[in-house]
Amino acid sequence: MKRLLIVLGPTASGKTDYSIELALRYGSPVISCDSRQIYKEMTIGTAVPSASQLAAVKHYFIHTHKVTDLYTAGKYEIEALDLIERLFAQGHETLVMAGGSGFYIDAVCNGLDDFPPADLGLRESLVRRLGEEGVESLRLELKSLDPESYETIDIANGQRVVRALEVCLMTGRKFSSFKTASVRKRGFAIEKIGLMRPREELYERIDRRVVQMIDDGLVDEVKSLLPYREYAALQTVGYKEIFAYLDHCAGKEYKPPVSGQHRNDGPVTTLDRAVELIQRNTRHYAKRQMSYWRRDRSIRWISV
RNA sequence: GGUGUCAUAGCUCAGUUGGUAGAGCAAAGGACUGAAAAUCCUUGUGUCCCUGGUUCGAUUCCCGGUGACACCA
Repeated sequence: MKRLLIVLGPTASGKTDYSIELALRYGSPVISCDSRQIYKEMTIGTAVPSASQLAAVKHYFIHTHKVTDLYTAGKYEIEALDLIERLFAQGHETLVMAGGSGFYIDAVCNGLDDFPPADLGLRESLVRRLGEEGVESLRLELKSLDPESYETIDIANGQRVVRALEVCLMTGRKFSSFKTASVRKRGFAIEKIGLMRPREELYERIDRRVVQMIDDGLVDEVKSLLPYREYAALQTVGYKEIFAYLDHCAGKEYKPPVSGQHRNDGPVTTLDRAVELIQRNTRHYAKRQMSYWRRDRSIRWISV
């Protein structure tokens, strides 16, 4: 049976090097599974593989989409499965996938239920209402349209409430009615390999990598993306913090975040402060990744 | 050398008119079905610097010590 090897692990754990080694061994390309490296305009801050690494092994889903496109796990499921089928058809026995986006990996392995994709206009108006009226108002509306979802989803999470409400309003059906939580059968075997390191070591690697990104010119990269800062692609660790720093340099007044309990870090007055925040937020991200995968019993963990 | 101020959670600091204490940040744990590097939830016992005194009881008041800072010589 054909086999898909998935290399996963928290950010900065060493997935890139490991996956290239595996790919060379099996004569496979690397299918990237990373929700940010997919964007053309983002390179330094997302730690894409180096030019020589990209030259050594063919990579898919790196720098393939524009930041102005809304890319999603649903699209990835379709596009990645399509690619995987084609590559198997070409004769590959083993394919290597690598990345840190757990939700995307699950979409490929188990499949998403048949929820409709987002309607951008509707979402925009719901997000505006979320800002103006607060979650309570949207929550109550969801409660009347779909009490089951109201009971099961995280009702404190504005994004979740917006999505559930969006689906109800778009389709006239309950959000909960789409959810079957069924696992799609794939026509190939899946093996997940998780890369782990002692936490302290991982955090040191993160800290060093952030400093390296600054040396490599992260600030200029972010500057060139200023016009796109409102797009989902740019809601990303390493970019948000530099935007805040650039705002301060441009003399713009600091606006504290409005949504819910969101952390208020205050203005970013120096580059050093931006670096600190990126390091911290990357640690938080790594922690969330680990907690996401901890319950997945199908992962074989290896120390690197 | 003298005088004064300060010493409380990993950090910055509140506070207890004497009944052993709590915020922010850090940190840790968790959730997750088309924004997922996003978004959201939960978690605070620490020789209250050390010795001695007063007191039923001291982190709190008093004596002394140590350290930091400020001012005066």
